[in-house]
Amino acid sequence: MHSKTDLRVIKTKRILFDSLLNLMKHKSFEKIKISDICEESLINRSTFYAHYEDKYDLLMDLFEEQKQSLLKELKDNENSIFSKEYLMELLNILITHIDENRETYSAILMNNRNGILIDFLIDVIERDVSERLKYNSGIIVSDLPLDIVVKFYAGGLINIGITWITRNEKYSKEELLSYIDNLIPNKI
Amino acid sequence: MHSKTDLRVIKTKRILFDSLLNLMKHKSFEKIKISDICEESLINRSTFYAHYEDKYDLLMDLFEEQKQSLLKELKDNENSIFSKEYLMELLNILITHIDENRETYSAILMNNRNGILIDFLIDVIERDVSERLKYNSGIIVSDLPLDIVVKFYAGGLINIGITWITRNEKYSKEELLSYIDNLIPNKI
DNA sequence: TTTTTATCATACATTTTGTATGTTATTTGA
DNA sequence: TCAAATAACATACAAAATGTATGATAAAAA
Repeated sequence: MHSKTDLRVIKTKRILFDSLLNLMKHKSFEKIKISDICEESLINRSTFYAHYEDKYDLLMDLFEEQKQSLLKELKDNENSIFSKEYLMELLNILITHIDENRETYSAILMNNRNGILIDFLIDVIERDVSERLKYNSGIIVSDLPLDIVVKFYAGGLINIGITWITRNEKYSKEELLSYIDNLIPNKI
Repeated sequence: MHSKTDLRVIKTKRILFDSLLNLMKHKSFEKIKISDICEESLINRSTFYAHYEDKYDLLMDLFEEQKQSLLKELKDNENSIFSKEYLMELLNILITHIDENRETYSAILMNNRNGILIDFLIDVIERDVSERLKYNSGIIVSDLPLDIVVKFYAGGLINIGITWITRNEKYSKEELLSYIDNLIPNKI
């Protein structure tokens, strides 16, 4: 098996990620073939198969790496109860993360449907909520089941975030945050 | 070219839709091959190619048909300004639609990521909003650009709707609606 | 430096796709 | 109702893409 710490492996995977993203700038993920990725990356096809089953496997690995980095950043949020403050800080971190990885995210969105990213982001946010708040479906927030509330705000914020990526800089980061500040009631 | 009204064409397409949905109950869309669909539907592969370029083309056509029917139902909403009443009625229609087409939607979600449906639903809702409200990006609702507000509520409601499909009947339709009633402020 | 092993080059069988052609069956519309 | 139109079928085949196997080479680990 391949060692996760072997420099050659790390290098190969990174090149595969970059090549996939490059290709996604020009055509949809559906239309990209494994052989395209290998050609772009100059990595032997048999090496590809040594690491991944198929291109979906590769994409999931790429996403998983992004998830880990985003989750780490989300840890900086010091709020420990589900509140407006928590949500606003979460959004701040999310938007900043997107901004700093704009190259990656806009490549993903360029020729693909939004859904490919939405799943990813929802998963990250819910992981953060559940780890942080020891979230379980029994908890009630302002007379509502927490899972409903979380889904509602997560969906809303992510949808705005995604739109923000595609329509480059229509609003500044600060504008966006202030808009959302108006959308979330002070007492959730 | 194939006539849209020819009974043979209608029948063939319907069978292809049903077969695809059946297959999606058992495996992910990615893993389904055109030849699988033809085998399942007993439709000749050359006939498939006479109608669709590839399986994505077929899926889009299936979605487009669902969209049309949902859009038609959304027309019953009599609210003409973007308000809580409009959103609640929209949600009511959406939830009812999902409920009446549960077979279809749960098949789609069974072995696939949510994203595949989210795109679809966001598109429908935004089409309704824009047609109904002659929505353009200049409009301001309670000091916010309408597009931001729409994205926020659409994302939130859809995320709840999707969850509701997968977790069968955890909450009743009425419960769900009342929860959301609490989440949306009376004056948007 | 030696050993380990990831990558590469190459080859090949198999699967899946995409297209083409003539025949048959069904639908349309006069 | 019947002739004309055409959708669906059976079949065949070329091309594309995948998936796997093997030994040689290069790079990293120890």
